[in-house]
Amino acid sequence: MTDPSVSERTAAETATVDLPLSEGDRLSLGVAARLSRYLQVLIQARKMGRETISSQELAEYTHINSTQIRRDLSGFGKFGKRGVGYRVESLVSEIRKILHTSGQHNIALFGAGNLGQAIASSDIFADHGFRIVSIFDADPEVVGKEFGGVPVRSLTDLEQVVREDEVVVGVLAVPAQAAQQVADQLVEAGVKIIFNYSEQLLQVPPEVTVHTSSPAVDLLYALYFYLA
Amino acid sequence: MTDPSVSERTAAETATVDLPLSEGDRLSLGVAARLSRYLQVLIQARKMGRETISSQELAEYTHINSTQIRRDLSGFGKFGKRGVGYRVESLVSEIRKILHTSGQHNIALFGAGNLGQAIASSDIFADHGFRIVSIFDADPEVVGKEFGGVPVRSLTDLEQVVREDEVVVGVLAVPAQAAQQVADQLVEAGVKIIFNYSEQLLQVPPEVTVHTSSPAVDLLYALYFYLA
DNA sequence: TAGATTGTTAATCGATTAACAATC
DNA sequence: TAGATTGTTAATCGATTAACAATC
Repeated sequence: MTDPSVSERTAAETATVDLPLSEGDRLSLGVAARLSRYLQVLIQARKMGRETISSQELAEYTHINSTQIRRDLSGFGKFGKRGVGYRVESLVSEIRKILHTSGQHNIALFGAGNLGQAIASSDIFADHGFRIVSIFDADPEVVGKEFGGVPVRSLTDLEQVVREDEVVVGVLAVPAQAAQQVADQLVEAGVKIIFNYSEQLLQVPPEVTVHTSSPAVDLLYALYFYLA
Repeated sequence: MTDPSVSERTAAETATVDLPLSEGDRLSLGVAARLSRYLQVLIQARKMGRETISSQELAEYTHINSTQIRRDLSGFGKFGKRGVGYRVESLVSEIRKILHTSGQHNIALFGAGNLGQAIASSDIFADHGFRIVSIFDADPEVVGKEFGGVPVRSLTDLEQVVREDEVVVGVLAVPAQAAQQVADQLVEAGVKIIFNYSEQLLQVPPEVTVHTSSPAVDLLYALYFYLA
C-alpha cells in the first residue's frame, strides 16, 4: 500500500503514494523482518569496532540483496553517504526508532536446564535491549539459585513477576511435555509474545503470538540448496 | 520461472508452463523455506499421534496463509483429500522427497558448554534425520566425555571426522571469540554449511553458507507488531 | 445429503534486480 | 580527479489473497 515500486498507476495517484512512510504507518511483515536483521549485523559490527558499513557488506551477512537494503533504508530517510556507506552507530539508532524498540523490554525465561542456563549467561538478548528479569523452574532444588546474575524462582511467582516487572515476552526453554502448561500460565498472566524453544506445538488464543525456534528446519532448508 | 500463477501469458505458453515442477527443477528460496516449515509442524503433529491435518491447521502453526500452503503442495501432486485434509505420514515423506532430504545427514557439533550439551541431548536434530557424530571442544578436561551418547573429541580430530563420517554441517555452539577459528577449520576440511549459534559475524568463502541463529532478532520482529 | 476442505483461478500486492545518475 | 557507494527508477518476478467449483 505504501510501496513506491507499484507500476501501472496514474500520475495523480503516484504523486501521493510515493511519499516515504510516515511515522504512524505500520511496516509490512517483510520490511520489519529485514530491518531486524540489519540491526543484528549492525550491533555485532559495532562490537567489532566498525564505524561504517556498506549496503554490499550488509548484503553478504544478511543474504539480502544490496539494492533492497538501500531501498528499505531510503524509505525512511537519507541515512547513508555516497562513496562511504552508512555510519553503524547512527543506523542502529535510526532502525531502532523505526521499529519502536529503542527502549528496554523485560522478558521471563522458563527452564533452568542447559538451554536455560546458556540463554541466561549469554548477552544475545541484552545486546538488543532485552532484560531477563527472572528464570522460572519447576524443580525446588534450583529455585533460589542464580544464573547469569538472574534469580531462579518458582512458577507460582509467575503472575506477580509479569505484573510487577512488566514482562512482555516469555521464553520457553522447558521440556516439550511442560511447554503447554507454562504457555497457558503465560496467557493467563496476559503475556502476548511467547518464544518457544521446545518442539511442542502450542495452543494459544489468537491475540498471542508464538514463535517456535527451529534450527533443524533451518538446516533442512540450507541442505536443500547444497544437495540440489 | 515455473510459477503457475503468472498472468499475462498466451494460451500456447500456458499449456507448457503450467505443468507441475518436474523432479529436476530447483525450488525457489521461498518454496524451499516454506516446505521446511510444513515439515517441522508435520513431524511434531505425527509425534502427537495426529493422522490427518488441514491446510488451515498448518496455517495456524506456521503463520503461512492456507491458500498458499495448498498451492505450494498442489504444485507437486494431489496429496490431500477434499473434506478431510492431508495424511500426516504421507505428506512428511512427500515433502522429504521434494527436498531431497529423505536420507540421514551427519553433523558435527562444536562446543560442549551449556548450549552444546542442550543441543546434544535434545532430539531436535534427530527428528529431522540429522545425526550428531561428534562434539568438539578445546578443553582437554571434557575431551573423552559423552553427552547425549555422543563423544567429545579434540579439535585436532576435526578433519579426520569430517572425512570419515561424511559431515556436511558444522554447528557452532562456541564463544564468539572462538567461532571464526573453528569456521576456518571447517572450511579447510571442506564443510559447506555452517550453523552459527555465536554472535560472531563469520568470514567464509562464497561457496560456504553460514546461517546465524538470532533469537533476539526474531524477538525484536515479534515485538514490533505488538508495539505498533 | 450436508459440511468440510482441497485444488485452482484471477487479481493485486510486494520483492527482486539491473542499471545508473548523483555525489561523497 | 577517480573510485566507491548511495538513492532511485523501471521492469520483472514471485507471494498473497479471495473466491469458488470440485469432491471427499
